[in-house]
Amino acid sequence: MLLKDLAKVAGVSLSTVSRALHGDPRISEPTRQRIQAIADREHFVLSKSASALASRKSFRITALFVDHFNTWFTSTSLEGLYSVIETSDYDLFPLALHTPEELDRYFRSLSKNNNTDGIIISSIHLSKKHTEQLAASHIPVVGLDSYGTQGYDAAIILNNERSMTIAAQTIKRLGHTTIGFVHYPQPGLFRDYSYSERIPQFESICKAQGYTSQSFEHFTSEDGRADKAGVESIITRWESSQVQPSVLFVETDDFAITLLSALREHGFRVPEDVSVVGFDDNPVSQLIGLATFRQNALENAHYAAHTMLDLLQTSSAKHCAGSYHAANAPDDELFHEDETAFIQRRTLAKAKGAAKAKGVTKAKTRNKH
Amino acid sequence: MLLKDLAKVAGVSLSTVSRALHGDPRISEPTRQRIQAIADREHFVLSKSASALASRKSFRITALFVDHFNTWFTSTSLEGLYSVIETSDYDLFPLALHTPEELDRYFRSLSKNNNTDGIIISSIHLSKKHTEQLAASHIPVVGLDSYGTQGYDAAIILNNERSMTIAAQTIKRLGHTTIGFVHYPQPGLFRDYSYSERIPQFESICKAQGYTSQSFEHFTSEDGRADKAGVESIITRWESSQVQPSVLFVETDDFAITLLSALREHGFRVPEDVSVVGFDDNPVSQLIGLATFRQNALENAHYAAHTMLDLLQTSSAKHCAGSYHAANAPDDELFHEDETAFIQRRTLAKAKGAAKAKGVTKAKTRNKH
DNA sequence: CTGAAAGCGCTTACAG
DNA sequence: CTGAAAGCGCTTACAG
Repeated sequence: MLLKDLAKVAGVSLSTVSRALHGDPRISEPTRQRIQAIADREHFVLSKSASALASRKSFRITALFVDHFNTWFTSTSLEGLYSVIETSDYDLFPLALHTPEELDRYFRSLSKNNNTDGIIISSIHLSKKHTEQLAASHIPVVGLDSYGTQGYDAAIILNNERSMTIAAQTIKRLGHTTIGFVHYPQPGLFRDYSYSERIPQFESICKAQGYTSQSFEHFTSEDGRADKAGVESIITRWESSQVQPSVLFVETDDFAITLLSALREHGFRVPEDVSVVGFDDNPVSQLIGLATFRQNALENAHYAAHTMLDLLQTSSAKHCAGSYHAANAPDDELFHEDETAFIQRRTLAKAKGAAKAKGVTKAKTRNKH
Repeated sequence: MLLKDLAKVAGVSLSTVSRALHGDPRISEPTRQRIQAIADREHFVLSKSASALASRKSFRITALFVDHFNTWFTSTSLEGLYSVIETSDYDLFPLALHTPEELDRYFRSLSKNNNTDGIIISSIHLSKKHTEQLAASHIPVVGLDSYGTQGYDAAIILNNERSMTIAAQTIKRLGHTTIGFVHYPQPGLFRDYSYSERIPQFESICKAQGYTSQSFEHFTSEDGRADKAGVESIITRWESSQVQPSVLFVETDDFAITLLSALREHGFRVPEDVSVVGFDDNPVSQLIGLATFRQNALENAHYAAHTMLDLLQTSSAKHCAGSYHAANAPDDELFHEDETAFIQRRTLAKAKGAAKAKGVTKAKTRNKH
């Protein structure tokens, strides 16, 4: 059943059916209802390809990730984006890019590419070049967990600085004098993702609070693996470390949970032997008592999707975007800051001897079983 | 940049460029390479809408779920499907339907609907009507975690009967005389999803092993919620239960994990006061020591996606499907059975007094803190 | 308020 | 091996 068949049944022209189905106000209400009733009865569905081609839109919103879909953040974001976008005329099209080269190629092809009406980009750092390519494409771009506002028409940005300030203060108050930073090995060979901003920020805030370089140690998994083998290599390094930090600050809960579990398997008591702090407050963290920072991933995704739909409405006519571009309105209301909340749980405790000596003691005890 | 512009630059016709880009063997290799080089240099991308409309395909594969994307099974399946489909010419479109009415409407519109080339359906039970509608649509349909083979051109089916046999045997061997079945409240008001098959199977196998109806109790969350409030209502019922089963068999790990955590918060010791067994072996289960059954969700999704791409290749020409339809080849190699593995972990232990009295004792002790 | 017609950017018989 | 032309199923100025 095609539009023309519907037109025949309804005894009107093809144009009228198309207009009625789209709620064009030029079609009288009785006519509209009559046509809609026939369409419903026949279970008629417009061809997306044909509609898209004729209207010079794609009716697709791309959700760009540089991660796997079965991680907490990505699956939660996808769920949030989908639940909003499914209510619109657009389809959500998830896209995963695995290497910086793939990302470059994607951005380079954008301006010639009529295959997406909007892009929601998650968690990556856009280069100067990417920013230019996005601007040239005139495609609305919304950032989710973005690293800065540059290149976005709208963005949800975590207030990492505030979080890191709270983290540094809390850790100091608990008497920790040595701190380990555990980097989450982002899959896909990306280096400048949004998480990576947190650790340098945290370090500089700690320094402002009187910690010295000797108090810090960075831990990255040997082979860039985010799984059990990855945390094993980190534990090995931590054990043989000079500093042997009494608290480990991990970039994401996913990785902190794996690390926590492995530490316990190795016979370390958490937090007696070492404290662990994560970031995200994913549901598992709550179950296992991981101290962490809560980000509102689901609501942030809702916000991103709604903002995208708004931009698409604004720029509707002929994708004559540019007018609402980030460069023109840098501190627009479209840039939303998510203030994460610190969640103190049992994996974070006072440093040993903190009560009496205030510092110096290192957590070196250890119970192998 | 459009196909015609490329043709101008290359000094050939539009047809030749189109053929070259698709690797049509009629185009000479040197010509093909020359055209491809120009296309690469210009970062040319075909319009999917136009290609789709002209070729009467949609280049979309729909992944149909009746769940949220941020659950273990769905996000893992999506990851598995995507990683295979991204290597093809097709795009993966996730689709979530929330009510049986939405599902009906979707199936009804299928035959008139040229908006998808293939459908991968996850975890739901197809009615007779759905089966007919799918057959009439001539769209290849692959089942993932399917409830039966009916209506599918290919399917991955969990060997639930085998799993339930192992579960029943294990529970009996451990001396449990009372068993609770905890139903996972599937979101979206669906009643016949694949999980729901397991509990009746389990019950009938238990009966075959000598358990009576008085040994069983079914638990469903009061409000159909799968969250903490849901498990709270189940714990309340379990506490006031006549049977008060000494082992709770939960349909999915997601729900078992939430239940386990809540039981412990209430001061119940697991497994001393009550054993808990889940299903799925999701990564969290391993971390927290939940006894469960392992299903290979990621590999099953890979298999489903590959099978779909094969079907699409076979039926390529003009969607003249039907030749490979389930009805015609019921025990085809396209029906793949995943044998789940039982994973014994610490949440499942011997029933109290099982060693001496062999049964009868009920787990009624309880430590409130 | 409605219709006839051009056109969206490709693919693919058909002809050579 | 290559090209001219029809056509995929819609949308949307344009005309009335």
